[in-house]
Amino acid sequence: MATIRDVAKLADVSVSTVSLALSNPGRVSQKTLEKIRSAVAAVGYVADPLAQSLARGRSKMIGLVVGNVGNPFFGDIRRELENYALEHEHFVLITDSSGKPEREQALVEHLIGLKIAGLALAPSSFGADYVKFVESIKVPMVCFDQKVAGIERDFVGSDNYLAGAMLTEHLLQLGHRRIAFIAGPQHMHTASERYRGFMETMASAGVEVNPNYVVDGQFTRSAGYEAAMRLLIQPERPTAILGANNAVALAALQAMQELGFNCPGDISLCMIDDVQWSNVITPRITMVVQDTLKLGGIIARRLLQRITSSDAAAEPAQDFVLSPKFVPGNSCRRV
Amino acid sequence: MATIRDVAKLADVSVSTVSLALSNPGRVSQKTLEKIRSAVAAVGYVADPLAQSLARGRSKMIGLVVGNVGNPFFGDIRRELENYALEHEHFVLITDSSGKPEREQALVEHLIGLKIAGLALAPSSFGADYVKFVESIKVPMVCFDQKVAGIERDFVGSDNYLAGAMLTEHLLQLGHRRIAFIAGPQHMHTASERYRGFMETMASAGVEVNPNYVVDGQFTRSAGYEAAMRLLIQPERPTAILGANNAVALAALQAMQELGFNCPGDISLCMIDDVQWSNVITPRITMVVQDTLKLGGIIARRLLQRITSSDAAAEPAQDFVLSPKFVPGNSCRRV
DNA sequence: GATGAAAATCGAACCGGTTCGATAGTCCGG
DNA sequence: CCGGACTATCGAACCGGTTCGATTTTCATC
Repeated sequence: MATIRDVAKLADVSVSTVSLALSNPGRVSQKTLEKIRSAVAAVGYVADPLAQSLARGRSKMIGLVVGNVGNPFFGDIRRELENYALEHEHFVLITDSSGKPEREQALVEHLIGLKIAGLALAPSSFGADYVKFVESIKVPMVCFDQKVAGIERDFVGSDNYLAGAMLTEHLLQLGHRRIAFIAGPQHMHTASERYRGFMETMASAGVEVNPNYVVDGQFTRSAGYEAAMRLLIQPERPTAILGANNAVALAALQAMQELGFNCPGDISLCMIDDVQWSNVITPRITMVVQDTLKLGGIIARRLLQRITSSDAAAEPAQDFVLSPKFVPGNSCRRV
Repeated sequence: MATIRDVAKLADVSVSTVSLALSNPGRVSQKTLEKIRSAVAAVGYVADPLAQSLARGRSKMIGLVVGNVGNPFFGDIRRELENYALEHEHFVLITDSSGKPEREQALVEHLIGLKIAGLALAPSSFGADYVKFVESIKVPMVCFDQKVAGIERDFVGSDNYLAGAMLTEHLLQLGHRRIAFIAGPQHMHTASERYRGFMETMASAGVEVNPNYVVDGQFTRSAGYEAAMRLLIQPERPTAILGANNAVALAALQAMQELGFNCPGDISLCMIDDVQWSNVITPRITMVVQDTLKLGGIIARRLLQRITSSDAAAEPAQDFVLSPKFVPGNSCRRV
């Protein structure tokens, strides 16, 4: 591998001039610039990014830390960030915390050790210690998906209250009153907001919520399955189930199918967030989806702003909250 | 951030002794080791991985390059690799080529610039130029999923011929003769092997394959959809469809649903490779799945062998081919 | 107590760049 | 023709470690 000194020797200039010419072509004379350019081409010089990062104290890499790269929700976000970063000569490193806060922390520290230029983080935890940890991150960053109280950082996400409210209203309009809700972990902002959207919409409609109809599905498939089962074995069954995310709703569908219930004949079902292949699932689930493409675009632009412009870097933290979209299916019937 | 010189000063030894003590504690005296250890603790020293990589010429990072991190097939592989790497103090960087060879190449070069210790690559292309590119990679590496002819590197994957043959045999045993095959891009090893498995099994059963029944689905949802439509509008329709991967098979299911065909009543369907949530898709598709967990384990172990042991690094390239597993559903009926 | 080998430690060079203050050269107005 | 202001280039220090040959220390042996 050719080094900058090889270039300098061949172009008969000093190493510092080569470095200067390459990073700021306007500040050297036309003649030397050409000499250097042809020398670069001759020896096939490519700067060592590691050495550059060490000397500069920062690299051209952007860290993306998510809880589950397999989740299609992150797919668009990742893609948008990658494309946008590429346009700005940056390079995205994806890491997966498997939703474990301690691993997330280790990953973030590793990335910072790599002197990343910026960080896009989907927080996996909450609480004072966690906030302290995130706030200790000095690198330009954008949080997304999960809004964590107390973190003074840019945040990009969806209006989860609205998401819960929209589906609740939809079920109410169809005449449902016995509506069950499979909730997520309440310490998560998305989960508690969706829950609040459900409860408040029910309340404003003057419909009382049967406490047995609110079960905890932890946003996971297995807990959602158990929660759904608890709903289905009640003597006075709900006529509709609202799943706070895709995993618990589909787990509920599975439970219904296994017990022999027909959806929407016996019980209606709707959910927040899409899954891959949702349109070959029978019935097509009525859902509210996030505009992941747009979310990804905002995350990407905001992060690169903060990275490339010192003005933007100094701006106070800002929240970007998008409205989710209603996608009708045929999993909810009028009663 | 404390540097190694701070430690050296505090412990009253030279920088080189500190470095030696930290990387090889056995080669310094007990007394100095303790002095250094307490100095490290006192200043909170953590070695800068970037500086280490630069000096050593290699880092503790492992690159994982795939075509689509969202594909659940990669999920288990990634997880296995991450866990195993973590046990050996390595750290996985995931990158996504979106299936584009030129981006894959750029990513690989970037990773090599980062002086990664090893590379797990799911090849996205083929042909002489591509082989030359991959062979030019000097870093310890393991290829997986797609076997590329001409590449002399460890390969981990499944027996795709068997996968195609198993499902074909299954359909034949159920009495089907008019069996259609939605193929993948024939230049891909997985696709051509699955196709071969289909054709040869049909041939050995003495069943002629109607050329109109073999269509190209490109392994993608959109092409698979079109291909399925072409099958379904034929006057003499097939009684069963075998999808060469999950995307084309589910696209076929969608097409069938849209046209009003019942599966398996009118047409049976089976596929190679699972998808998330396949058990809430109606009907449950009969399929052959890869043992992704095991694949991931082999990839991880093999790669770390080559990284950590110079003996293993010198071994010739080896193929690890696993048998896929039959998973019955209820999408195929006896005729 | 001298001798020699092994063990412990050190100094300097190096990895491959960046950056900044200093120096040399150029151009212009007075 | 001289002083001043730029412009172009350079040298050296630095980023934060590793590594290897050289030097010093230790210790057993004679």
